[in-house]
Amino acid sequence: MYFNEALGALADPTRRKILKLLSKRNLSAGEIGRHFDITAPSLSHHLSVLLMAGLVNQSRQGRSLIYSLKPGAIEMVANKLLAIIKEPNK
Amino acid sequence: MYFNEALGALADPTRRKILKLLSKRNLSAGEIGRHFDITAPSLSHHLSVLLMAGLVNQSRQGRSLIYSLKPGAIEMVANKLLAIIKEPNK
DNA sequence: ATATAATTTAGTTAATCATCTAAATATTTT
DNA sequence: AAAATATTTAGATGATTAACTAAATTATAT
Repeated sequence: MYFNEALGALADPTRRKILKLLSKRNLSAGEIGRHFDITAPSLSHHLSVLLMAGLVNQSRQGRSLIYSLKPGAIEMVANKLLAIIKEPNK
Repeated sequence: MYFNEALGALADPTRRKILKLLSKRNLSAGEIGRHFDITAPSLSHHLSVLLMAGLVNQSRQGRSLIYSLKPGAIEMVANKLLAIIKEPNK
């Protein structure tokens, strides 16, 4: 999980909705796309941002790319956020 | 606290450092500025982003503007982040 | 090996963002 | 009320971002 990139990724409602969808079950890019009114390339971009931030994992299954939440990643973002103001220093 | 704006505000290292400074004590814009190598207008912009996001409060004291953490705001961001993946729906 | 399906990459465009300089506003001091 | 101090607002610029269309890639099915 890359903190800075993760926060940038999370600062977009579309990407947060993708994460919520993935919290219920793993989904292919195409399945995710059906929940949005954007083109496939735009969705692919968002998935790439989430991937680069270390918030999701990708795996291939036939011709589909399956996306899943990276376990503990969002929890870690939340914790590091709290650490900013709670820890003595760093 | 405006969730979307707050995440955008937090996605910047300078602004996170400002929040960390404010977690130790309330500071004027000028005092904050001494910790960074940016111009006063740039700092003012960052403070405005934090203010608009509902993460900090502003109050005047003489000719200084004192900034302080908005109590509970960052905790609320962290909680809403966790809620994305933990709550049944919404 | 060719066609189809799923998805990404390439390249463009419009919008947003961080930064700067210069000017304006608010407050205190002389 | 004029000067000095603290900070913001205005306006410009270069960089990043989200979206699109068109083309390329990867894998299955005929």
